[in-house]
Amino acid sequence: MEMTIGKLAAAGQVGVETIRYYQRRGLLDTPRRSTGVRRYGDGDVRRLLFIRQAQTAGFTLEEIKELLDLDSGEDRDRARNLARNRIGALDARIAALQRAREALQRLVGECATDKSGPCPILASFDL
Amino acid sequence: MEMTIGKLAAAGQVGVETIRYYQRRGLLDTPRRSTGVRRYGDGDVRRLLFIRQAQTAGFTLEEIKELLDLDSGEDRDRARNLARNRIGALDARIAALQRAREALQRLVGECATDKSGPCPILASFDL
DNA sequence: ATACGTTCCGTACCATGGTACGGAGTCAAT
DNA sequence: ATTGACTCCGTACCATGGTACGGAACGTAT
Repeated sequence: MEMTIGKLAAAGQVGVETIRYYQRRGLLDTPRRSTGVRRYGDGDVRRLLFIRQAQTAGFTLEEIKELLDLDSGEDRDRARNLARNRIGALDARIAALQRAREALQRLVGECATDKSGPCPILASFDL
Repeated sequence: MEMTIGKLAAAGQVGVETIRYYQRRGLLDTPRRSTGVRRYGDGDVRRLLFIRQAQTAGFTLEEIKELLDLDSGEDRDRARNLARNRIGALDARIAALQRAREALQRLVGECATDKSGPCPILASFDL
């Protein structure tokens, strides 16, 4: 399916400016144009969705660029290593978020409506 | 334990400039001084450590400021609501990270050394 | 009392990840 | 063929969370 930048942006739930920004950063390519307006296809949508996914995995745009370059390359070791490092970082991050969640849960408990005075916010984070 | 800004920074594993930045942002207070150099105490260390903890929970400095203000206030409802909202956001974030982790795990599997050609990086993120 | 390390303070700069602006060109529908 | 929406492109600006700089004052060990 051929589309203009606006459709691509809509398909990826981002703004047009974001697409252009990714192009400047080298994450998406800027199709050559015969006519005056560039056309995008499904491959671009897939790349764009990948970028958003990878962002939620905590990759920086720079790292995502590397992954994209790797995707079309042959360096399996490099790809696996990047992935494994990310998994490690992700595990650490998930654990940290879970600890924080527990602290907040504790806070909610200790800050019940029936008690009075201030809530022990700082205290509930003392781990 | 009385300390100068340098010790406080060391205790919180941050740079001196970061402390000053937090003071400018209203997250830490700037003690009045009788002499020429300000002195900090255990309370400041606790606040500082809380800030770092809360940051890993995904609170912005602005939200952390609010939590700190709430800590010494009486608005239990507000405190509980902030905490509960954060728990919700945290759950969503944790789930997203877990999905990303699975994608990466899949990638590592599909990008084993014994195969050849490029790794299906984009494909492994297709959810 | 002098030297060395800190602190103080304002202001400037940085990276990341965008978002906004504005004038000119293009395209599709009426 | 004109209108209205969208695209193009460069450049500027934004928020967040800091980091750096530099000269003056301070404070502590010798």
